[in-house]
Amino acid sequence: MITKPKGMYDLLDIDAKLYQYIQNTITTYMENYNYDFIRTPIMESSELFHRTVGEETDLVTKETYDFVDRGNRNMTLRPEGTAGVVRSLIENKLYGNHNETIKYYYLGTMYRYERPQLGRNRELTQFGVEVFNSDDFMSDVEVISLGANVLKDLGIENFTIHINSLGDKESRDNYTKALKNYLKPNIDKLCPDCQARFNKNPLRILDCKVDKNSDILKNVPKINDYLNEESKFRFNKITEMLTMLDIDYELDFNLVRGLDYYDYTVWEYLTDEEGLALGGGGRYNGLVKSLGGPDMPAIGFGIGIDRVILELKKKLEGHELKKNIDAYIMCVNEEEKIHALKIAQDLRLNNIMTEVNSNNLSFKSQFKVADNLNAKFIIILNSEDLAKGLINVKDNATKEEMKIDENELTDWIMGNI
RNA sequence: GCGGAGUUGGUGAAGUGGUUAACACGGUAGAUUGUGGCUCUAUUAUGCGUGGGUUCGACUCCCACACUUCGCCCCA
Repeated sequence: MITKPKGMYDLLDIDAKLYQYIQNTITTYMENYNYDFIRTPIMESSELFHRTVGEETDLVTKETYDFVDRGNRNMTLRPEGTAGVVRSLIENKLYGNHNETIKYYYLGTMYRYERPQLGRNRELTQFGVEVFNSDDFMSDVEVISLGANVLKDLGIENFTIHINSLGDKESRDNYTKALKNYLKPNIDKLCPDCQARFNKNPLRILDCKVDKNSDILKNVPKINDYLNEESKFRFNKITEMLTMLDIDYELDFNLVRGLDYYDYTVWEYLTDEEGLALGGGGRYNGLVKSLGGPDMPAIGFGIGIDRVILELKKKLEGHELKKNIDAYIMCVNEEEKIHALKIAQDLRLNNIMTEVNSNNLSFKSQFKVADNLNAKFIIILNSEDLAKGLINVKDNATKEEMKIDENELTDWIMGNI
């Protein structure tokens, strides 16, 4: 038997239903917020991710699906959504010649070569938005609240927004310097991972689970104290506006996020019980320019749909998702089958959810199938009635049976569902 | 990439080195209900993740691999 590759999965049953529900909700939301849908390729030149996500981040150094194609090109399956959208923005000159804020959203699969766990697969689906050409706190607030509102609207209540500001490059550099100076004398008291981070990505030491409660990390300098006036003003304005919009959040000065391109505002949507991240985002004002585009500010987030599905499934535990069709057509002999096909097509073309016995089931089994599908009406064809141009319809709730003229059946059902 | 746990039918699962892999749900066929939903009867894995090995004999012991799951790293 051929089995699925590690970390891949089939989207089935309830998961598939929830996925479609999420997709529909998102589509509606994005229209209301006036975002355009964009789909970028699942694979890009490897170089794109090296230049955006960061040369040193693990996501790029050891967690991508890389391969050389038949033309000897280095390709990478996208590990995240932002890089492709930014590349497309530049390549297609989507910034054009207007001053408006440019707003896109995407929904698609990403690929990361890592060890699978619950809520973490090698193929994952992300929904994300990217907003370009606005450096105002207005867009920060819009994007942060948009993500929270979508999650809430989908039915997820138990999450908290963790938010922080990394400030501009200058503030961030100053802070990194101060942090390293503070940690240097005590570095050997931290865990081995942190010692490695010290040179590679010192900000991530703040995130460490092992040393979280050590005195060293408790008294670590706070990035907030190193923000310059402009960065500080922006951050305060954003939190103020979130409060005004009734969006709850938690200041988290240890939140730094992994990708290199973030500056200023960064945030995550964390579930309350396990602290599993549903999504996260940040501002990345330098990225467009560094990829050869105009000097254009940008901000965005990504939300892991698979994790959203996981959360929604917890709520559904115990509940069965039942089918609810409008009509089930029972038939046994050839003549009845012919009528069944005709009636089924007619009903379906009139938006009536219809199923028809297509499996030579016994009379009894057909009733069972109709029950399992929760059919509102059961259309029981029999040759005798058909000869008189009549259709036998049973209301499955009242068990009442009636004979309807063949030509009026569709109208009758439409009037009674 | 590192470490731990697991893998029995459509589903939940029990089980032992030795003919027929328990039980329950579900499925199918039939009986009885005026055309089903209750009840009853029969039937439903030549198969115990895959491939090797040990053995007279393995689902049960050993090895490898695959997949799942938990933790680390990292991240959504």
